[in-house]
Amino acid sequence: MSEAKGRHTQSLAHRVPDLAALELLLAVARLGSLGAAAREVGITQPAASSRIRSMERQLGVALVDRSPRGSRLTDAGALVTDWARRVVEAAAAFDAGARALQDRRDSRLRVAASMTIAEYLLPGWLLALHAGRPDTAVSLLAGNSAKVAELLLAGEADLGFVEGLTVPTGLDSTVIARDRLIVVTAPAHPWARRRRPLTAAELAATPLILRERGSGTRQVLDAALGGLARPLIELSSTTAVKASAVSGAGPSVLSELAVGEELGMRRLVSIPVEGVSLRRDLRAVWPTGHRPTGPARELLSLTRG
Amino acid sequence: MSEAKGRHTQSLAHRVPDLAALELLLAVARLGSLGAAAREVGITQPAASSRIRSMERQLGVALVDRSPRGSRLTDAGALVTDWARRVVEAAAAFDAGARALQDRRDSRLRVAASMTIAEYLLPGWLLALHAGRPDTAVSLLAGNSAKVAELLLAGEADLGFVEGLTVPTGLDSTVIARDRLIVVTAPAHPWARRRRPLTAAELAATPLILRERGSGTRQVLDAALGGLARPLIELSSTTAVKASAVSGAGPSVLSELAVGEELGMRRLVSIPVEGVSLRRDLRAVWPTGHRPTGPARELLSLTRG
DNA sequence: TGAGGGCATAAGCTGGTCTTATGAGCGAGG
DNA sequence: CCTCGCTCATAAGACCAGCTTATGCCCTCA
Repeated sequence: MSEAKGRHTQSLAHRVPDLAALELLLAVARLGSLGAAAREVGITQPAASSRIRSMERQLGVALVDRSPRGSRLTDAGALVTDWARRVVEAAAAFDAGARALQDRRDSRLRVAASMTIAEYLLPGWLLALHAGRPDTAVSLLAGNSAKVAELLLAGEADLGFVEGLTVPTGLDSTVIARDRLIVVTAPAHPWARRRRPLTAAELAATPLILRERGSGTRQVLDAALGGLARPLIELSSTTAVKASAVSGAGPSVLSELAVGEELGMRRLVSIPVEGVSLRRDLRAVWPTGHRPTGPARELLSLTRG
Repeated sequence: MSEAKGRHTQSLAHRVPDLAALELLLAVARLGSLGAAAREVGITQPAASSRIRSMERQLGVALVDRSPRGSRLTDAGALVTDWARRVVEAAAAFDAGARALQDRRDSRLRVAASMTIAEYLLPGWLLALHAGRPDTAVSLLAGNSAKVAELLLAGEADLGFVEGLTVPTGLDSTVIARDRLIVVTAPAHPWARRRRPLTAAELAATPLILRERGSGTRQVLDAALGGLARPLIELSSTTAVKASAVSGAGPSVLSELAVGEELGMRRLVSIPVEGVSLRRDLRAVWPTGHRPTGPARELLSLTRG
């Protein structure tokens, strides 16, 4: 089924300028001059000139108006630049996350986080931290709640993040955000056309695409439904569950963190439910008594609205 | 001030694998084999092997466990893959938008949209449309409400999208979403520490970073405040306004569409306001009587929740 | 035990992108 | 009025990353 994507369509990488080109474009937009932008990104002016030109050729659109006293974006260029900014921001988040995965050695701040938080929230926090304290090296260990607790109690992590119903013993915590599980289906599913909210009973009676028992998400759902959730398929990663739901295999229940983009792009739609509370707390945790200090405190303060 | 970013830090492009590598990684994750992934992205197995290996070297983390019967992601690899997926999705949105900018000629569907909608929503819709109808060529023209109306009435566009208080005469419309303007400041601003919502009077009395008069956003704000909004600075693009607000120049009022990511990364914080309605409708529009048909109807149906 | 899938290594080619060197347009100031 | 300083464009050559083809080894399954 995912075969069906036309093979004549060349891969994205061939149609989208590379990151260096996009960064250059952002620099041109900000500085108003090819030469200045070139300087900022550390290349020569002719290289910048040629890169922008080839980007324009690739996209088939004029991006900048050149003049003897500078360059300004065209209307299309402004639009392209805004789209480019998103790509660069996603890349920056990737970079922040990747750096945290590797440093592990001399890091000043060692963070342990649940998968969901590591996946969706932590890169943003790391970027913010980096903006404020550029020299704070952070290392990241991801695992379930038990693993996070273990690392903290063994002194191998300074600050943890978990999402679940209970706080592991031996840890103090503070709620940093609330997450909500939502029922989602592919847009073609009959539920997407319902007028009325789903009832708890209907939800409990319907086989769902779910994470395995023991995952934070499943725990919350089981508790909310009184242990009754019926699996249609059980998968071991949020990503696999999403992919399955998007492909129309059936309804699923997922964290709103996980499906934000899919909802925006209408690959999934959210189905209102009544009579069930699918909220859960996201918490920062640390060993009882050892309040976070230094970089840990810094990071913690970034996570609170 | 943006000078301060250490120059020793090489550009993102040097630290983040390129799109082709990220797509390859996603394919490996999905297919469970380097060779199969190589085939899917149209390169040979040794090339894939080498690319993944150099990505691991670059990131300093093992991403896949190779075995004689396939390759599976490591824990770190799974995390990296999820972050990579976001970059690729942003690139796909970029691509969808860029294609619409260029096609202009033989397009089956010609869309005219306000800047805000073209910037934040349309790429997602185009991706969804492309998923359902891969062969629909779309062209995009961006402009303000008046321009959109003009294009529609001249028969140069089939479907329009505007955000504003009024529907241009001669057009029928349907509300596809509601947008909300929110007051934002840099996290360091005193307002970010307030306990109580801002009052309308306080907002009206404070000089704000704003778009120029005549922009959709400014219109709504002026109307909500009774024409009283005081500009601290007036800028001509949403992006410039955001950048200025992020840098701490002062409070601003922006569409929640525009600041979603900044809020998530805590570069900006949202300040609650009471006593003002800053909602506005986003509408699809078309010439009176000419209900959208064909691809236009298709696209329209994607935009409604 | 041989076939087939998996991955790694080596050698050579190719193409894109950088650099340096240069030229030409426009504006501000002596 | 001319020259300096900024802008961008072009040309020629060097360089390097990544590809392909050609192998080889390992493991599993029939």
